[in-house]
Amino acid sequence: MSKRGYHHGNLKQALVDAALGLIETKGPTGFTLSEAAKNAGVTPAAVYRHFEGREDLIAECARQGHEIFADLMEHAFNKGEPSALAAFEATGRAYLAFARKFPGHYMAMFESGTSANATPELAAAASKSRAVLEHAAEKLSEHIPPEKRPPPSMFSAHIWALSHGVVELFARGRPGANAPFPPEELLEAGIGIYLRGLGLIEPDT
Amino acid sequence: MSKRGYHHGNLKQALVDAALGLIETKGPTGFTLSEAAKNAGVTPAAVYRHFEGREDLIAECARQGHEIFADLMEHAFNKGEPSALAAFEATGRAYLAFARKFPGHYMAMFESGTSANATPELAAAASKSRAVLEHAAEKLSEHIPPEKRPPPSMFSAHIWALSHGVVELFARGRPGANAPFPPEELLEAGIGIYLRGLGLIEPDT
DNA sequence: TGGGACATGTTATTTGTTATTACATTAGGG
DNA sequence: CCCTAATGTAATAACAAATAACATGTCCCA
Repeated sequence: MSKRGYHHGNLKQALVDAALGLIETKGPTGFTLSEAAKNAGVTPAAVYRHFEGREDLIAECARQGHEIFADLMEHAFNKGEPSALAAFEATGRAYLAFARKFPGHYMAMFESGTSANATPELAAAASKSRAVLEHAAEKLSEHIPPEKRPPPSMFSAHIWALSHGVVELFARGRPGANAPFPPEELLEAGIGIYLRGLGLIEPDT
Repeated sequence: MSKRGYHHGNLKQALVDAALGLIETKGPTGFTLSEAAKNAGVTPAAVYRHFEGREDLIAECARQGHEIFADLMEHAFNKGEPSALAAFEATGRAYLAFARKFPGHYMAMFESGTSANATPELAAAASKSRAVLEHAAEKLSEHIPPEKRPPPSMFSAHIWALSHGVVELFARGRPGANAPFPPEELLEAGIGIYLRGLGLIEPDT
């Protein structure tokens, strides 16, 4: 298996890894199939033995990202222990940690311009990772008085949107000036204020 | 000026408009300089008389977007009348309205993959539009008890992040499933909860 | 053991895009 | 009225995506 001859051994994953590296440094736009192939040590045409084409390769990167993402958040949520609130906040921190630790995956997932329905596998992985956050929100929702409780899916959508916005706008060199605050601090404060608005945190903390 | 002969008359803006149309339908990734030139009725090489290249054309689209964006938000803010709170919420709605009404501009501004520092003109326009939102947040901040008042720049960063996240994740066909709520409703509710967390809205509304 | 069948990688080719260079045309002011 | 600068075209090179035809390694099974 180690003769390193004509056959690569595990080219598919090697191509995904090469693609992730390129996406991380040059963005999903700058990424080219040919360069990924070269970095993996094969000719561009070999890629088509494992992927439909460029889009399909990016979709596989995104899919793997969603798998890791869901696992990380599930672990952070820790079945709702020690408390629904603590578990929820840990989940929020895990979101940002994922974006920091796996930038290539994150970009492939949310900045690639490819729709989440590119492949059925990707769609499945995406909805799985979404379910984790929604579950955390649902658990925490039970602590809100029913008459002022938003639907859990809206709750989780708010947190997701805020987290994603922080990543996109302030955890990179994107807009006008750079981050006035560390993204972690920004997100944690934002979630804190939001949860206070729902009556889940006492007003004097 | 209407001879429609060899000279186009106002090719630069025609190219920008063509580019915006393409970005809107095919995304900033799918946009090609050649197609924009064809849609404007000239050969690809003519583009280089007005722009450095593809990136520069996108940057000009983004710059014009920031100008419109800043004007819209400034107008919505309406100098803080009739109240700081109402003006702020109007500004938030204007954000989403802009994203809806000028999708090509919005994508060029925030999804093009090109840094906001691509050109000095773009950087200037971007910081101008940021200043509008920050000003609105600053005005509203004065109504928060000083001891629990976050820095206005953090305040505005939260709103911006939430708005941007809603646009990216729920105002398009991006993630797993599509929007469970109308984006406008989602954003308005989110901002409402957030402002309640800051004590700017009474808890019983 | 050895011969296919299949998986995997390469070479060559087609098409489309970006970018550059040299050339052509028009408009407008001394 | 013609000279010059601005503006558009033609031709071309370099690179990427995708596809087809070809080559080679792997492995099953009689």
